Order: sequence, then structure tokens, then C-alpha cells
Amino acid sequence: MTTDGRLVRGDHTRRRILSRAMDIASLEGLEALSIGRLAGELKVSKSGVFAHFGSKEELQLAVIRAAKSVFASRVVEPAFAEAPGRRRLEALCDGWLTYSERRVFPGGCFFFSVGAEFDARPGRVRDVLAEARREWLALYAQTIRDAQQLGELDDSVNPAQLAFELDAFATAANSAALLLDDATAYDRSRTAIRSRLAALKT
Amino acid sequence: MTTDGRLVRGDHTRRRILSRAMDIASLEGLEALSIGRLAGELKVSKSGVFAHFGSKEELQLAVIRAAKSVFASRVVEPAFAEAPGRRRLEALCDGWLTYSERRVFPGGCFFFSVGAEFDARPGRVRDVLAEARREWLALYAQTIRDAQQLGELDDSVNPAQLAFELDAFATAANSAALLLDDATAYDRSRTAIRSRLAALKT
DNA sequence: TAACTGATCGAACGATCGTACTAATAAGCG
DNA sequence: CGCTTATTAGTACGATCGTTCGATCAGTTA
Repeated sequence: MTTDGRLVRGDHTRRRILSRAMDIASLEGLEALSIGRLAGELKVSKSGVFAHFGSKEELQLAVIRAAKSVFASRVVEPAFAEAPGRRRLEALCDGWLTYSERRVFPGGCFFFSVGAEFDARPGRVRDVLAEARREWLALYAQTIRDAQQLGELDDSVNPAQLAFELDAFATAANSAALLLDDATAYDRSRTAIRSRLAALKT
Repeated sequence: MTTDGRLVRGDHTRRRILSRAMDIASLEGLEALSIGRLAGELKVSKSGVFAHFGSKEELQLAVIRAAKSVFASRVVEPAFAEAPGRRRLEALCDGWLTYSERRVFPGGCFFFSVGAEFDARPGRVRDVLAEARREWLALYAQTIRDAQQLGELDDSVNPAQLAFELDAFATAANSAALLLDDATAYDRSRTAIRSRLAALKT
């Protein structure tokens, strides 16, 4: 148990930094995250921000960890409150779309934005982002497999293939909603997902 | 007719700059494009690069125009060599995937990368990128409409909806291939597109 | 109270950014 | 050859970047 006032204060500052940093990163990317800018916006000294992370790369990695935690609580956990199988699969799809639509991060899905930013830059940041995406697709695939074993989804479909397609529909909605200011893209995405899954009823 | 040696020389330099700039932008984004960096890599002076565009934003806009031209010659024009209708639609899908897979730009699809970078930053760059995406989706939709009028595609499908889905499959392949180093994503994408279109035979 | 620890600050560093100037260079043209 | 025009070079500016270092302030512990 931690009641040391100094640690509590530091933890509070750290959370403030990471919260603002997630917003900036989702809007403008992890490279646009500058320590001086964070310090200015949060009314803290540059070295105060820096001391929490030790380097810009460590800051970026900490921001990604924080975003994973937000994503888990807003998308993954609600889906796991549903029964395994088709119900949970639908909750994953719809939970993701709602997470993008409601702008949990102001720049849309955090991992879409920074994933595209780092997908061609070698380094630890890219590795962590790739791993996060792999975990997400694996979660989709496992949920599909569960639904198949429960007899709720046609056995003939390849789980990785269906995971790819569902994720494609969702991220395309995110992209269109942001770049094109086209909120109807979420409807299109839900239509596509619903009709793809309807074809796989058993 | 232009045979003025000075203009020819300037045009050549400008092309060299834009070519390198497109590669950098596809890999690291339009903001990572710095005038000093371009000058260093191309062995010209900073002011030499600057003089061609007048500002960084104008450089970014010129790079986008150049990328549109590359995209048109590699994807759109080959598809228009095919007969209108289903043939042309399939050429658009496959041409796009091949364009991404062959790394016409080293960072994958130029417009995917910079679109994600600017989708939440107001300004002229975003406006131009949004317009380019709209044109691309409109081209898809028109090609679908043509196929319907030729009796090659089920009339019941909404062209904008199908365009959304086909584009979703393609961009998802680009994203997975880059971030996950997963070249099989192109196969998954082709499978998804083929089976989606097969369901719409008349 | 004294000693210690952790969080934060302030100032400075070298580097790079976009941009603004004024030469220098090269090509066309009389 | 001179005169004009277009492209490049050179230099300097203020701003911001990530990082380093020593000082300062707040809270714990003996």
C-alpha cells in the first residue's frame, strides 16, 4: 500500500501527463508529442515531464501502455461481460465501433493513428504496436473459434480470415469518419458486419 | 514547347525532390519531411529546395499532387484499359492491392499513410487528402454502377456500400502487411474481395 | 529537529526546424 | 560581348527539439 504523499503526487502528475499525451498522440501522432509542448499545456516544467520517463521513446512507450489500458476497459472488458460465442463476437465489433464513434480518444482509434504512423519505422515503438494489433486480431479469432465450437457459427469459415474482414470493416469506418467527416461510415460498417455474420448462421 | 535549359534543369531538380519526398512521406509522414533533410540527401542547398516551393505546406501539397499522379498511372489507368463493368471493378481492386504489395511507395499506400497522419488536423493538406479519398471512393462506386447497368452485378447492392467494403478489405491488407510484416494479408484481402463479389453474380 | 528521499524546477547545451535575405552561377538573347 | 532571367548557394534569424545538470521544495523517517 502506498500512502507516501510524494509518490502519490508523482503518480498524479504522471497520469495527467499520460492523459494529455494520449489525446495529442491520437490527434497528431506520437512524434508530434513533444516534451516541451506537454510541459507548456500542463503548466509543468520541461524537466518535470522529462524526469517521469527518462527519454522521449520511453514516454511514447508509456503512452501506448496507457492507451492499451483504456482500450481494454472500454472495448475488451465489456465484451467479456457477454457470454462467449456469437454474442461476445458481436459485442467486440460493436464495442470497437462505439469506442471509435464516441471519440474515447479525440483523434479516433489510438492504435489506428499511431499504427499507421510507425508501421514503416523500425524500433521498439513499432514492435509494441505490432504486438498489440496481433493480440487484438488473436482475440477476434479466438472468439470466433468459441462461437464455432458452440455451434453458433458456421465451421467452414477460417477464424483468422473472418477476423481480418471484421477488423477491416471497423477500421475503415474509423478512417472515413475522421478524414471525410462522414459519420454514416459507422452505419455502413455495422451493415457490412451484420450481413457478413448473418451469412454464417448455423 | 520548353527547351530553355534553365527551366529544364529546374524541372529536373524539382522532380528529384518530389520523388525523394514521396518516399519519405510514405515511410514517415508528411511532417517528417524536412527541407533540410531533403537538401542533405539530395546534395543540394536548403535554400535550393526551399525556392522550389516557397513554404513547407506548399511542398507537402506538391508531394500529394505528385503522389496522385503516380497512383493514377499505376492503378487507375490500368483499370481503365479494361472494359467497364465487372472486369474494370476487379482490375481496380487487384490493381490497388498490387500497387500496395509491390511497394510503389516504400511505405505502402501513400494515401493510407498520410491520410491517417492528417485525418484530425485541420488545414489545406487534410482537405486535399480528403478530396482525393472521396474521388477514389466515387470511382469505385461509379464502376459498380456501370457493372449493374451492364447486368453483371446484382442491382440490389448499394454502390457506396460495396465501395466501402472493397476499400476496407484493401486498406486492411496494406495495414497488416506493413505493421505486422504479414504478406499473407494480401491473400486474405483477395479472398475476401473475390467471395464478396461472387455473391453478387447475376 | 536532522537527515534523507522523491518530485519538480530553471538554466543551459547542441542540433535542427522553417524562413528571410543577399550573393553567385548558368543559360537565353541582343 | 553585355543584359536579363532562372536556378542554386550561403548565411543568418528566432524558435523548438531532446537531453543534462545542479538547485529547490515537499514529505517521510529516525
